[in-house]
Amino acid sequence: MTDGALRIGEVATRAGVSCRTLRYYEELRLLAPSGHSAGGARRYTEDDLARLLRIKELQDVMGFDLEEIGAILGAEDRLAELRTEWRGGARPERQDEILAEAVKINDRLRQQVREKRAKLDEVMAELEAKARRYRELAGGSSTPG
Amino acid sequence: MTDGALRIGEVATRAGVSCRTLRYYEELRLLAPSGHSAGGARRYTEDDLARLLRIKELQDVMGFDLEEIGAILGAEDRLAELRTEWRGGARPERQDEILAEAVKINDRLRQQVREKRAKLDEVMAELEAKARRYRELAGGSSTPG
DNA sequence: GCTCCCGTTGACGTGCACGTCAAGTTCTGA
DNA sequence: TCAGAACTTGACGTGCACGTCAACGGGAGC
Repeated sequence: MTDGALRIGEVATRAGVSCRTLRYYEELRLLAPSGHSAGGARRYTEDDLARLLRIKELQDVMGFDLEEIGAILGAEDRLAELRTEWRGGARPERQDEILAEAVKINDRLRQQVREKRAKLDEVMAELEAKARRYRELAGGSSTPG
Repeated sequence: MTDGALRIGEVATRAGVSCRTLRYYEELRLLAPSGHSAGGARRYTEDDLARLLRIKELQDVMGFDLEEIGAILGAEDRLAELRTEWRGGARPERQDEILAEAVKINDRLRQQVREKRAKLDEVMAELEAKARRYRELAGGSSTPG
């Protein structure tokens, strides 16, 4: 376990967000610090930072709102939690259920990424068509089409 | 020229937005109706609808805000306007300037699309890695990695 | 001409994702 | 030990992209 004991300011800076954002995410139960100092200051780990970067990724790249992101991370958290108690060998039918939920969300996400990629390719095609027309214009200025 | 004389309600429905959105875009000088009825009601063309769909594309797929979108469309508009007066053969050095601006914006946009694509591929790779681990879990439940 | 839906402007409201300020506490280097 | 930076909670403010309501005007079918 990477246990750097990072302070909120450092995490914020390294992720390119504000401290307010970190406190807001905690309020929304999206990202809680792994610990606290004696006086009550938040202490984050590298794993916490990675989770924050993951949130930003889902937000910026996929355009999800924080509620959707919470649902995604929540399913993964439940699965991770389950794996901890896996060794305890408790409730096998509930295990299937939680794994199935994670798989379902994963499938849906990959589908959404594929769709987004397709749309992105469309936009790219439009841009390249425009670029060709611009090159035409720059070349001969007398053939309007 | 496709000149369907569409009313605001039909344009909104076909684009999957509200009438309020159309009026808001007009307020922001993003999309003006091509004409009006005698009484002052907005009348759109198929080209206007296409522009609206383009705005939505840039918004949803690229995540641009309306100001950025305005800048992008603005440059293209200036170029289109220029092409109209091209035949008039006025101000050749200003022509180069405007074309250069459009090319520059086009280049930057394509670069942003490429970057977005790369990030999207990263997200996809993460999701596929998770999917593999899920399949492992579903297969043998005794080998924690 | 009457109806009724669709449209108009203007103004205020809303949800999200934070920003910002206040007043106090804690942590860290000299 | 003490200055000053960084942190805490709490509350209110903000910008964007619209939603919504009120009061009124236009226009297409009967």
